[in-house]
Amino acid sequence: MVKKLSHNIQDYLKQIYEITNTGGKASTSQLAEALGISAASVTNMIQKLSMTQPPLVTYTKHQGVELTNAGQQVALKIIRRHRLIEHYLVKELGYSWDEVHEEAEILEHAMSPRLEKRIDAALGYPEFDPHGDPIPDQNLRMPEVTKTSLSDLKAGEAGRVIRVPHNDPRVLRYLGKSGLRPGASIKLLARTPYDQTMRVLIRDTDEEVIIGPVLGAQITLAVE
Amino acid sequence: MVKKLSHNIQDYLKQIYEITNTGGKASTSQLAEALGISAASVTNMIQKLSMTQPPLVTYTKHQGVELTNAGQQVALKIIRRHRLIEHYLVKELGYSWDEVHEEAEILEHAMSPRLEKRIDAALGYPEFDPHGDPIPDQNLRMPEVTKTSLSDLKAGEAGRVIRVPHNDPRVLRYLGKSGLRPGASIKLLARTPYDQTMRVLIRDTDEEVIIGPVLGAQITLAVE
DNA sequence: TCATAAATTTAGCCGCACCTAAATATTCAT
DNA sequence: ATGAATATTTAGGTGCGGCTAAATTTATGA
Ligand SMILES: [Mn+2]
Ligand SMILES: [Mn+2]
Ligand SMILES: [Mn+2]
Ligand SMILES: [Mn+2]
Repeated sequence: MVKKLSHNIQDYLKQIYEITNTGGKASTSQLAEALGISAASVTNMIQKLSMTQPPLVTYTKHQGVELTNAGQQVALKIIRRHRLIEHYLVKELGYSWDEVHEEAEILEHAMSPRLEKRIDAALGYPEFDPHGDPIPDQNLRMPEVTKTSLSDLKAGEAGRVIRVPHNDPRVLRYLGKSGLRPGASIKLLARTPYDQTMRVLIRDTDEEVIIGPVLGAQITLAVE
Repeated sequence: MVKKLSHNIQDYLKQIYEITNTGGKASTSQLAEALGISAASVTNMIQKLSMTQPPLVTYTKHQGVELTNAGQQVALKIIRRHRLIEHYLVKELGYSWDEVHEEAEILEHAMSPRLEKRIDAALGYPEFDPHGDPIPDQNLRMPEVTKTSLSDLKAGEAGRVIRVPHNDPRVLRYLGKSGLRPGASIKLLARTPYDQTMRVLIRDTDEEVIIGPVLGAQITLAVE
């Protein structure tokens, strides 16, 4: 259906997926920022992506881009590989959860369908990666995910952590130290009045951790 | 010492290593043939490689190329990764020995030093890959290898297989079917007078296999 | 509303790694 | 030893994916 796409194009499509997943379209500057390249380069590339056969994105000048179905299939395939790799590195090769994102960012482009299948099987067809992000299945269907975030909680309420943001290793080490990881039972102890900084208790470790509002919005959980 | 080198350059250096490993210099046309590209492209690239700082190859017009020390270090690092990957895929992910070369050809360029270390450790610091090729150690030193080939044997002589050629999956499936793999005890039953085709007995499986002279020269063994 | 600021696109450029065709150097066979 | 065959290099060109600077469009706010 779609011919072999470059490394770079795969990252563009994945990034467009991530941005449009929470909100309408992806803007030129959002993509430039996320990919670490100039806005002009992004414009150039999205014009190309909108003119492939079939088109991978829909694009109107100055209005940002969205993935077409074809583009979304590509993005989901790469995301699937990324998350399977992260899971495998943690489970089978003793990586810690803050090391795997960077590694997967490269390996995702070098993974054959055969390796994808073998790793998936070796892991027992997992539904979530080490950060709690859902892994699309063989047919690229995403498991359902919760939308409640830590920032939605009121003081005194409790929940079970579903996922944490995965990009910044320092954040992951900070969270990991106190035991705040997917599966952990937590309780929101207090929230400061002005800047909404939160004090969170992790039940299993009996540790407390301070979470700012930006980070808090990226931690999702099931309310208990 | 040497800045980050592209995939393509890594493959050039690896290929120059393979060619010069058995014989003097690598010619433009040998490289073009091995890499599946035009001779003109090869000339262009080796000129570039001879002008890096430090130079990766030594080159005189019309005389072919050799690796410098710097170039050899790069080649050995990629070969190490290639062979570790092959070993890992066979041992940990259930690959057969005819599937791994193609896979490793890609993954070798996507492997971080960290992943290299983890896989090396997980395998117990192996000295040979599934085809019997030596794996350079962390300091890029090659284990010693035998130079005797099946073609050197006289009819009636016996030996233990050390390595087989790894590039062609069909050859590997052919050899594997009869049990001719590294470690196997074999005996050269007969050699046809004109074209030197060999009939070889594999002791463990009690199977016979026919090996032509070109393939025979690429199978190395320890004489018993 | 309308001037300025911000975002986006266009224009023109670069290095990489490939290509074909033509020129030149080397090797081989008579 | 020399002309033909073969190998290699040069010349000129392509697509990819970046870049900066300039032009243009859209958004903002006084
Ligand atoms: Mn990537
Ligand atoms: Mn993740
Ligand atoms: Mn390769
Ligand atoms: Mn091998």
